[in-house]
Amino acid sequence: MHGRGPWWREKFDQHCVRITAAREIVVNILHETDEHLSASDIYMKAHAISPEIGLTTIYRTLELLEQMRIVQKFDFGDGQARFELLNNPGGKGHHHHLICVKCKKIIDYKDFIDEEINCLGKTQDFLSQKYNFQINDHLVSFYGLCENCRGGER
Amino acid sequence: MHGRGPWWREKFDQHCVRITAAREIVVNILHETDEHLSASDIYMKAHAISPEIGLTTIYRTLELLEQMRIVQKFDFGDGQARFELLNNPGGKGHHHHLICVKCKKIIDYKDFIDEEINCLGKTQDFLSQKYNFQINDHLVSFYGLCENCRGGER
DNA sequence: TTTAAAATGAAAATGGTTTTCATTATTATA
DNA sequence: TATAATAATGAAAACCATTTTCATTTTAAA
Repeated sequence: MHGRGPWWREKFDQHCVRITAAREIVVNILHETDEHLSASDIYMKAHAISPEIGLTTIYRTLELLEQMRIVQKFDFGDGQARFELLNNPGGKGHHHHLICVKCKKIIDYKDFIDEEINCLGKTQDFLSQKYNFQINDHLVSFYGLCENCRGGER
Repeated sequence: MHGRGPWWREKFDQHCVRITAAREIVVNILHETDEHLSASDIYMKAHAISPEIGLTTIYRTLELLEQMRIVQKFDFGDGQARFELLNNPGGKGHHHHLICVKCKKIIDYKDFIDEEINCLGKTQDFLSQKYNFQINDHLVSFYGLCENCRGGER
């Protein structure tokens, strides 16, 4: 967006949070993947880069990033939290989810998102006023059965 | 909706799942609340009605209800799953969420929902076709800071 | 009834996540 | 620079929501 340094640096500044090697590595890992990584997924990737990083730090970093709204934490129902970099709604990487309740497959979709964003934007304006909320982002997920799981339900 | 018995009975039939006292109690507890109950919340309420019901059964029942799409499981980030009866999108009880990322307060809103549902409906049609998905329901949540938590972020 | 399948409770195990605590690194200040 | 104050870290232990095990009971079917 701006010239100097990655976009998330200014969020660190705003929150008076130090930019450390470990934190940089975690953000980069999330930046480079399009998967929904769990804490231990991230730990393993980080460990490959810098073996002295502990799992505890991964958890702590993720919690921090979540609080700063740099990262969104998800529960897709498989027993461990998963994390995604949080892009601006309307921004390039922003997407919504299509989740199969049977096999837990997740499709990230961006189709049709313009109309959705437009409509959600109006909703957001309405809600922020009515409830005096500062809304930063949103989450939209559709649940159902994927191609493979249809016809043999339960 | 129909005359004979609660609406969820036919879902049990469809899935060949027995209607037991414990299961009936759990559904009723969820039906009578407008809160987001955790498994142990439900356990305590159930226990007050029928003390022999075990926590294990509560968990098992909730999982079953989730699979049958009678109940939606949520992770609001406080370390335990929370459960809501799943009403038809567009139906009376259907709502979306407004979540404060700081104090974790959750507002269930129904305002503006007609426009949203309308737009989401179009999206849903588009997605089911494109990805050959049978979409049953959806989840919409806005994240931000509530009235009280603004101005003192982090 | 009788039998097979499903549901249940109590206790134990699991495993993702958090805490604790001693150590190290970073920033601010003199 | 030194130096002090604060923040970040790793390893191990603790935590605690959720699952599994297993013996028993309940339910539906024949």
